[in-house]
Amino acid sequence: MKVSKEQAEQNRSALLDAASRLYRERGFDGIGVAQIAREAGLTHGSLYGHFDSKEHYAAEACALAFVQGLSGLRQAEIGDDAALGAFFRDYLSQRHRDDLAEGCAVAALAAESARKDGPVPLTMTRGIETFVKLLRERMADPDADADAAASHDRALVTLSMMVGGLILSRASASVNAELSVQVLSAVLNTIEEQGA
Amino acid sequence: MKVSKEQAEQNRSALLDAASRLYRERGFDGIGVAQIAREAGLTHGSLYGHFDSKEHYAAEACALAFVQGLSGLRQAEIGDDAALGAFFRDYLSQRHRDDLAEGCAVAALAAESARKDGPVPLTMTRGIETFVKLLRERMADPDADADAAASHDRALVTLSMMVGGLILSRASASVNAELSVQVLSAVLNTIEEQGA
DNA sequence: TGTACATCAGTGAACGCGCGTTCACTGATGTAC
DNA sequence: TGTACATCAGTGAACGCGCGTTCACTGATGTAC
Repeated sequence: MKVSKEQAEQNRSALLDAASRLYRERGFDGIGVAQIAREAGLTHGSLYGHFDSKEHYAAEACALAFVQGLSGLRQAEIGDDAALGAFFRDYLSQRHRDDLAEGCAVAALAAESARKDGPVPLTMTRGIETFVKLLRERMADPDADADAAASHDRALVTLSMMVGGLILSRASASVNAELSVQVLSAVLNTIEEQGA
Repeated sequence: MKVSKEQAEQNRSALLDAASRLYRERGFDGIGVAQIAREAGLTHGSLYGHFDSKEHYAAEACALAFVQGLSGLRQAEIGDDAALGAFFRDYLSQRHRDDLAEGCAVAALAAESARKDGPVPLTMTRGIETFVKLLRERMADPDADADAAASHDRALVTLSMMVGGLILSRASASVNAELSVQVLSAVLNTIEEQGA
């Protein structure tokens, strides 16, 4: 049955929110659209009124994950090293390691996205670009003479460490708990030392 | 029909070799056992004479990927910085970025493995442990007083950068080619500088 | 060495299942009068 | 403001397809004599 325009918009948001969480938690190939729609309180048929295809749906869900995942970093004022440090500490925490559904879309989905065609890799790349830009703006440059390329590279390396460290920590968590936490703290210490 | 024992062993190897390459290229959920068996020149039914399940098959394929992917590093003598440097340069090359099938199993499969139960996460973790051990042994310690924990952490951070950098590079390759190569070179430069 | 036959690696049809997508239908919304 | 009805968001059955796994069967291997 028809619903009000506001209700339809709410349903669309609920579909995106469920997809954003479930794709991060299970992977793009780890859950079907019917199950996601059910989680959002709707049926799978309604999806195709809002989105062209699973790929377009997944891309929008991915974009939403970036908006949510980067809001903390975006709200940290440039120069506010305490806020930046808190962001790094949370990113490299066991809480984040164990909370795929609410976690970083890059760590959860970039490897899978790299194998895809269509709208998902575009959204993923735009998210990575934004992540790099926000980091670069907020990471104090230890060498005032450093040129633009150097500060860009520093942000790229920092993001690489964060994403790689989180993935290694997650991959080893169920088998070697000690290694899993060592990766997180080793990366965090390295970032905090270079930032000081 | 029955085949000779040597032929059966060859077939088993062919099945593992095809799975090792195809799972890295497409992901564990990106290709089915029937297609892998066909690639190996056999039918899917024959798989279950060699392996208990898809998961056990995937885990053995993953182990093979580690043996192949780490042979270069293992053959680098401890203290041979030129060989270690060559390993890093190849790992962070566009060749490796574009060659998923023959590339690092961690970068290709660790994120997916982290979401699984069963034998795959165990094999993945053992592979990561071996990778860290080989790196740690071969990375010259710049501070002779550094304790064991510090050198372990250095290896963990280096591996995190490598894996994260490769994943970011692959994820952005089709959309932002410049960013894709910048990540690789930024990570490589950082590793080479810290090693010097 | 030659023959008879038990073994067993590999084949391919069949299974139940979940996938993404389509579409005729339903019925509340919201507009036209 | 009240009524008639066109619109259209959502439903759920149905589609073809590929998945992992099983199993009766095939026929070459390799052993027993």
